[in-house]
Amino acid sequence: MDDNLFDTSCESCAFRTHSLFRNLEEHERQEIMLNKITETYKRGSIVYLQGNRMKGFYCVRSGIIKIYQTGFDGKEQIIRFAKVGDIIGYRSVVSNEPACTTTEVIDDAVLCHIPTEILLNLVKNNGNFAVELMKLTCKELGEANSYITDIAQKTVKGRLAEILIHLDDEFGEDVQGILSISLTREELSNIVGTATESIIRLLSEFKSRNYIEINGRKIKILDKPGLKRIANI
Amino acid sequence: MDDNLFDTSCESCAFRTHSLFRNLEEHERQEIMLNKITETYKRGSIVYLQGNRMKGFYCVRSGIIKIYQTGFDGKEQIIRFAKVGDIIGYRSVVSNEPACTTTEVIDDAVLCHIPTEILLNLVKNNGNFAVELMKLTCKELGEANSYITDIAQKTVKGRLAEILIHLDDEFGEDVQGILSISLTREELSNIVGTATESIIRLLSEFKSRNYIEINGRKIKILDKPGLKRIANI
DNA sequence: CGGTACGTTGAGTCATATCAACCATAGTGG
DNA sequence: CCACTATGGTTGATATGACTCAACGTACCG
Repeated sequence: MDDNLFDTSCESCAFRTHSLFRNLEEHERQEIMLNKITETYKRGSIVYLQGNRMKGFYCVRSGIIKIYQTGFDGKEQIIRFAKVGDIIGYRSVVSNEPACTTTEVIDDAVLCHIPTEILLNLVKNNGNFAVELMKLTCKELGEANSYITDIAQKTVKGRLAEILIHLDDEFGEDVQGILSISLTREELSNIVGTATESIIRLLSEFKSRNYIEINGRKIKILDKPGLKRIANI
Repeated sequence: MDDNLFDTSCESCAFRTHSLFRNLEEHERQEIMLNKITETYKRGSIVYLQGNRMKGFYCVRSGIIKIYQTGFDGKEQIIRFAKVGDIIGYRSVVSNEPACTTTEVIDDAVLCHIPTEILLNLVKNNGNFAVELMKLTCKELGEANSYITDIAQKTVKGRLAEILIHLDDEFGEDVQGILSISLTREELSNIVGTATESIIRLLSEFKSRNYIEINGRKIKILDKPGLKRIANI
């Protein structure tokens, strides 16, 4: 039996990679391991829906998740992505509100579900954990604030350039230099906050100016500094 | 001597109004009161600048503060406001990053400065405080996320209508029904994320349709449901 | 083989930005 | 006290970025 494939221990995952879990006491680690539920999700599955009451949060063991809000006319706005090591759903758990986002798997994923009570107990009883979780939340808040400014002030072209840079930084490239995250045109438009057609036109403009190379959903960044110039960063 | 005027005790302020400080131990309260510095700020003063290293956070005793980011071309984007009972600057303290916003007084204010160490100690040592602060941050994060969706999906007209509703809910009205917060057209445009001229035109459109009444900076909402319809809420 | 989801392109329209001129007000310095 | 300047507000004309609508191509899938 392949150890890696069936090893769902947190030791080989979150406890090692995430600063959040580094300072846990032994009994706290035990508690998490005993109470977590690990599940596999196929591309397209919904982990939770906007409006749902959460019974816990999720820790991403592998895969990629998109987190979005649905606007009044049904259009989705992607807020962020989560990948290995990230945690999702904790906001609603902490504030004890219904989920303000929907969470959908875009690359087959394995998630661990950890019950509400454990999270709240950790925040209450482990100061270092509380500080780390606060840091994480504050970082997200800072990013959200910056994105508000971007979306309010930059053109669609600038935002698309910026998003491409972000995706490259966050998810990296494969051996051929192609962005590791693969998104539909519509998904791109739901990040940037524009129409699908606009994304298509801008992508082909970027291509014709040799900023990028495209082949279906495969995008390769050729001129990162050029894109940064367009994005004003 | 008027007790109220010179009473800078937290007992009559944050300890009473803010759930964050409700569950503090007596020695924690003492520590805050002994180490805080209370200062008066005139309209227009800057409390801290984007990029500053923070030595603590501020608790708003009175007045109104605007919190904004400066975009690459110098245009400001107002992220939120703070008023009595709110705390500001804690994000940067917790994440130990330079301030990602500038904070400017728009209604004469009294602020209490509380050093970094005290905040971090409270998070570490008082579980209830940690949970409350997490809740606060998560609430802000949820609001930021919603604002991203709004700004990405709604028209300028819809956003302006929504902002007017928000300002009314958050700051209330005076006896004549006039919004208690008074903003320049430019400030309104820096919330909505648009040009000043657009705000002017839309305000007079709202006026001509009897949604609002305007007299310089004084705005009175006449038809809240109507505005909500425009804002899609 | 037809269906469904995704991608592309073109044409027309509209919301919003930009530019420019002008007015009102208040504060400043000589 | 007045001219001077800065700031905020308003309006009109014009430009344009981005959306919408519509048609069509492409690819995969049962």
